[in-house]
Amino acid sequence: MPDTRNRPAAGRQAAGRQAIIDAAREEFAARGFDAASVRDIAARAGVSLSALYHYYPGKQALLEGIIATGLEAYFASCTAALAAAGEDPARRLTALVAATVRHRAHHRVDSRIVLGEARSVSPEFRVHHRARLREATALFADAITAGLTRGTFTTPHPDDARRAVIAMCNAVAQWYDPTGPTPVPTLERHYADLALTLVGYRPAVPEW
Amino acid sequence: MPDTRNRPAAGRQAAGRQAIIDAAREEFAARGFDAASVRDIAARAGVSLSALYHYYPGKQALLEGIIATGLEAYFASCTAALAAAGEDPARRLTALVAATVRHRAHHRVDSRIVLGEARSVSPEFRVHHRARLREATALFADAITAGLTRGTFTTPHPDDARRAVIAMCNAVAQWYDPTGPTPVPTLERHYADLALTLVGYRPAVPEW
DNA sequence: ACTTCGGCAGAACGGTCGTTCAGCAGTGCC
DNA sequence: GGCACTGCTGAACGACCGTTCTGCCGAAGT
Repeated sequence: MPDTRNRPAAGRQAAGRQAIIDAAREEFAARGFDAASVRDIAARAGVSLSALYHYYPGKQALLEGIIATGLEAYFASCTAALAAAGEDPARRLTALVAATVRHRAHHRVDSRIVLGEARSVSPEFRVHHRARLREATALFADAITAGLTRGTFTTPHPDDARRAVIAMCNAVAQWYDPTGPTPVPTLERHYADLALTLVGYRPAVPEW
Repeated sequence: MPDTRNRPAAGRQAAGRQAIIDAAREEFAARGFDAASVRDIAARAGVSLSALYHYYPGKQALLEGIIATGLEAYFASCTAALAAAGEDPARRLTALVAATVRHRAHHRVDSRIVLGEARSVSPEFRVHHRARLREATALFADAITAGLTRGTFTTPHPDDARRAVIAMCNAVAQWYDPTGPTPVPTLERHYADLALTLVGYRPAVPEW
């Protein structure tokens, strides 16, 4: 273990803080919020129990910080993908699906916490969390509605199609194995194809 | 509270046992296995803590009993639906999707436990549980493979399509509201349509 | 009437949990 | 050199957990 006593204080703190957050992520994702213990988190981070409480106010604050950070990172991915997608609804839906699949595959641990441990947050945080999730579904809903309006999406069940698209993308966090045969970009294309199929995509024919 | 002292002993026991199982279901689904307490389960069932331990060996046995029962009920639905579906792959996939959606919508509490609390079971039980889940995915995989062989399913990504179908069906347990506007049979038809769309269903044309 | 016995209550046990607290090294300032 | 101060440690606290144990209460057998 390197001697960190003479490093700048901010650096020491930042390293400790990050190690604790990473350890909490692993423990929450592996055992679930309630089964994870603060002592195990501190041990995994290589700091003492008191040090953890020196940096963070408590267990629930760790969870809420992880969820908030993960959710904002996901939103940033989505809005960036949408900004690069232009106005065509098919391209926008493709961008959303690709961004979601990529995020779920690359941040599996965070995704499992954000999607699976939300019931353990405080009531005030839950309001915020639920509102942000509604915004995320609205991104998909808007793209699908635009496609229906333009006539390039033909599904008779847009609400069910939207839920199906979101469910299949989120499920990637449950099963994807980064050591497996399928690289993430391939997965993004497959899921974009499946999503367009689900909404009944028929490319516009110029004139008839 | 009615006086149950003179009922047949078997009836008393059965009522108590069932009340405990139902209470455990609600508590596990609402708070998660680790956050649920045996005292709360007993209180919700209207029995004493000692009575619970008189009927069941412990908390984990309650969970495993609930999971095993729920999983077998789901399998029974699937095999019954398949038996009535005949040999056509599209009908078989439709039957599987309808049975799954129906089960997830009607047994939301059990489904949430089976799908979400499996990490809390004993290692020996987990082996059995995982094997049964693999059998369930195999039912879907077989139907899809048969459709591809016959040429009526045209998806280029059958594995991803299978995972998408299962994910969207299972998600029903998360969001379905029995007091909402959509009755379950309607949902079954919608999801069957979506599933056939996902696998690229093209009805066979007799000759060309 | 007396014994026997199964079915449960109530209390208790050992353990772990999240959280707090008093105090001690090491650092920088006067 | 003395001193305040920051950053952290080890120990402790109170609460609650899953589980067990002792014993009573009512019914059945004789």
